[in-house]
Amino acid sequence: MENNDSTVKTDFIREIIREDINSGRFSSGIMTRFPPEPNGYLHIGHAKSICLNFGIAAEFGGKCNLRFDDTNPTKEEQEYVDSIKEDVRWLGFDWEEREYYASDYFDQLYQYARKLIDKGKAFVCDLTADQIRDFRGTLTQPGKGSPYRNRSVDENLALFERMRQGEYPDGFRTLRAKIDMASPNLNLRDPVMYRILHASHHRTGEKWCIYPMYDWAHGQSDSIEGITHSICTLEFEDHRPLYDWFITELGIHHPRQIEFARLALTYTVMSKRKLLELVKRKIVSGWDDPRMPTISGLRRRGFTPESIRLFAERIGVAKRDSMVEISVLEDCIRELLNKQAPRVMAVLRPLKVVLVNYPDEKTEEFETDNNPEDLSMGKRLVPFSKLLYIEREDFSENPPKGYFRLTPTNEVRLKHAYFIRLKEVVRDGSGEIVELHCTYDPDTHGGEAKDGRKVKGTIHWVSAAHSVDAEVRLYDHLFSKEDPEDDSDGRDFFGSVNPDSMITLKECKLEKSMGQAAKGSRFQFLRHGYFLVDPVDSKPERPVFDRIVSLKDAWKKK
RNA sequence: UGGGGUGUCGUCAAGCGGUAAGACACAAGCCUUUGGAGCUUGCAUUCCCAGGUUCGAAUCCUGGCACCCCAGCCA
Repeated sequence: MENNDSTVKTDFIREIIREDINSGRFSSGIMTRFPPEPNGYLHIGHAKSICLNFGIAAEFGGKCNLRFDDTNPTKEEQEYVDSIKEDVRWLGFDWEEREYYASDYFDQLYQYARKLIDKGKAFVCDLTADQIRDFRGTLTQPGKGSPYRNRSVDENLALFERMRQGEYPDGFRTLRAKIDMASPNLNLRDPVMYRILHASHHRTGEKWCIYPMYDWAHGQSDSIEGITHSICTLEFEDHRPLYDWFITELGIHHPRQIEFARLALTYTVMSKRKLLELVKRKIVSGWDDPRMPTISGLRRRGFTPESIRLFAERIGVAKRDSMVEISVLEDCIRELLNKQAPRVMAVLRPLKVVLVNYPDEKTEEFETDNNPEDLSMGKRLVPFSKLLYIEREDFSENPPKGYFRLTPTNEVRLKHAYFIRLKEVVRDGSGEIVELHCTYDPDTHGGEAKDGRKVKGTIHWVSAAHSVDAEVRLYDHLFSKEDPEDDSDGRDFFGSVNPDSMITLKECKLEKSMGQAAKGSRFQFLRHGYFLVDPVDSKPERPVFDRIVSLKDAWKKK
């Protein structure tokens, strides 16, 4: 990824790296890595990490690897590695040929483990999982050493080999590091390095029945890859002493680990477990549901890679726990699309308008800029006729104060076209308004009055004869609470799913050209927001649009 | 009550002993053929609290307080 940002970023991680470069701490160039576990789809929190790791590598002339931490075959799947690769690439980053897997290092890790056994720093333990927990002690009390802690090197080597050969059932024995059962840091109380798991691995198949724990695999994987800066989240801060211990005992390359706070966003959840739950319970249509905070969901919603990168830049990186307001993300995509998206008129909740004094068969066309923010995007002609649709919300019989759209007394401008005035409200038997009869003023052609009179409101419209029917999906926050994980009000996060997070409008009237709009392209529907031509469901005869984000609305706020 | 972290505007976040950046949000006004966009202005006399050092402290020291993480053969 090219770094075309002229301002130098000064977050604490980059500061540390600058110091390391200046002090010559690492002789070769900067190496980072993005190390996901392929057990779910990537979300916007991962995007923060991806932008950080790949961004730093690019800024400092280094490289960033993509490495899958695939040490638990019971949870990992090829589907996830495929989605992760797609998402990282879509975000605009390139790991070139450096696609690695912790499982690439299983043989090396096995040899490293033998080395620790040789040094008397690791042992095979026969305790059950429950017993290990009991022996571990508590936060305030030291643990007790395993009775198997002092087996001989030869016995350990033999037993470890037999574990590998598959002689024992799942969980029968473990390999543990021999460190300090009295350490105040629980991670140092003889942590498990290997467990027996007779499970097929998505890459190594049946080759192994013992699998390294993350804590045993991660640091060594970074070391093997020559990573200089292992950037990870806060919860690994007190694992660092353990990683340091392994590396030191092994005498291998020592990366510098730096921890930062993971991302939390209002009105959504970020844990993979909860996201999976939403998918399983069919509360959303899948990992890529447009309301999901996953990269694939945001993509499906219509966010651009650029908008996600801009977001990552704006929120910064630090160590304090934080919750970023979703409005920051929304503003990023708005800011970008304001400059990029062609404008078009779309009536979402149509109300028929007949211009009683307009000639029956007449049609005329008005010229308009495709994007007033970027005139190079050209102009187009919008057809106009006697029978139109306007937004139901743009007419009010008993308007609240400050309302300056169409009312029995307010004259309004049909954007680009004419001023109109209400003549008659037509209702059906039940009293429901079915259409409006209005008059237009021929002396306001183009939307400008010859006598210079002004009008407060300008509304959008679509000529009935020149429209295309469309389906429009209005998306909103998935949850109705800022922090859905906060259940102090008695509602758990399933209970706070926003029932209006997706509203489907099936009788929308759009400018006819929208029937030909390319799937995946983005438009601004005037006065509504930014919309994506649905990449899956849209068809020329029946276009489908997804709302990416609404426009700011100073009136609705009142 | 063990260990590891963190506390600066409503929300993020700069600040690194010389007198509180920026962004989002919010508010007011201007402008407007999108109540959009744009523009202008306002928005922490104060940095968790209390002491101390210093000519000078958000920054250094001491002591509190609050919040987050850790007792998976998950990552």
